[in-house]
Amino acid sequence: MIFSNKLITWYLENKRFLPWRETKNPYAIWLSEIILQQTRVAQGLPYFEAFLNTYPTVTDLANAPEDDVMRLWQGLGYYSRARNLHATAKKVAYELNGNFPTNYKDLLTLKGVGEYTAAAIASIAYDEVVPVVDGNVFRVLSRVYGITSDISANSTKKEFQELAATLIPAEAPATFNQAIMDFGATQCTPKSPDCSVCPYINDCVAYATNQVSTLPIKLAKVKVKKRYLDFLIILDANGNTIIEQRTEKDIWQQLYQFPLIDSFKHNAEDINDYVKEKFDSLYIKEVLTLTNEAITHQLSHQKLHIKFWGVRVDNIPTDSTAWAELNKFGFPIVIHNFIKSLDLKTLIY
DNA sequence: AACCCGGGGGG
DNA sequence: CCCCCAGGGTT
Repeated sequence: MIFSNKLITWYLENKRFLPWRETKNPYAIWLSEIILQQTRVAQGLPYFEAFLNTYPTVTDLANAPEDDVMRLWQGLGYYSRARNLHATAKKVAYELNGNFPTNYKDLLTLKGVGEYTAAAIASIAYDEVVPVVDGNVFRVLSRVYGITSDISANSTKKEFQELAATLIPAEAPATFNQAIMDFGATQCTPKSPDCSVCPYINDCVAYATNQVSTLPIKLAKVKVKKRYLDFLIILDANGNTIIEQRTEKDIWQQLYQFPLIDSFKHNAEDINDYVKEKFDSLYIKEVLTLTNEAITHQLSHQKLHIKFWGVRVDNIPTDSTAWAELNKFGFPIVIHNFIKSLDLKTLIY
């Protein structure tokens, strides 16, 4: 199977008619590519028309007040795109004599132009043979070739760039790049593509192996929060301490712990004051740092930074627990390990 | 490598 | 309500 032949045949019959395809003007092509970053064609189209009508040349855009540019961008989101757009227009107009860089490498130096956009402009405006890799390309190639790499991993982009580089025909890079994106946008859609009319129905690995709905693989990026836990090991001279049960709807529910200062940002700079406030019945003799470096403990959704503090007291509530009895309670493993590691003699004297 | 940046539409 | 959109910049 010659991938590009089928693709371009499909494209010639099914391509969308888009205004930036009617020109080789690098200004118009650059403008369209910036507008279309993470933006659907239907949403970007009116903005493209408005910008080109208001600023027919890159010099017009460069000469515009920034407020005007931002107002014209209003509603499109990702406003750094508009600021970079204006900055790049000024650079092209004032430093490059109004001429855009004419190759991939030099286009990359422009603000707001990354690997995808540089490849798009270089191929579409200047026929450089460099493949684009955008969300559509990830989807199309992962399905046709059955690639199961996680596309949310940065390293995966290189894998797709290398594959696409073997597929892009030297005589038609502009057509190929636009074709594969159109194909992804209208035929090989994210959900429920109509594979019955797909030219790759007899070639597609995902179709043959029933993976169309699961490719490309984009691992759910679990949001891992940082959390800072400071446990207070309160001890009297007889080796009695205080523990409490975790009852909140939270990690470690029903397990036991030492009294806790819990925060999502690092504090614990003044354990003394906190302890006096919370346990004012206790006479504090001394607060000791038991962990110089915080102990990190990785959970699925949280990264815990844990410190243990020793608090030596004279009197302790009668519901305290003897240190030797702690093994009768269930603790989170990170606390259990710390209890095991602690030499009590260093605290009681 | 992780995080932030946005408004919008499809399913 | 979740996912994704012709990604890039910053830390």
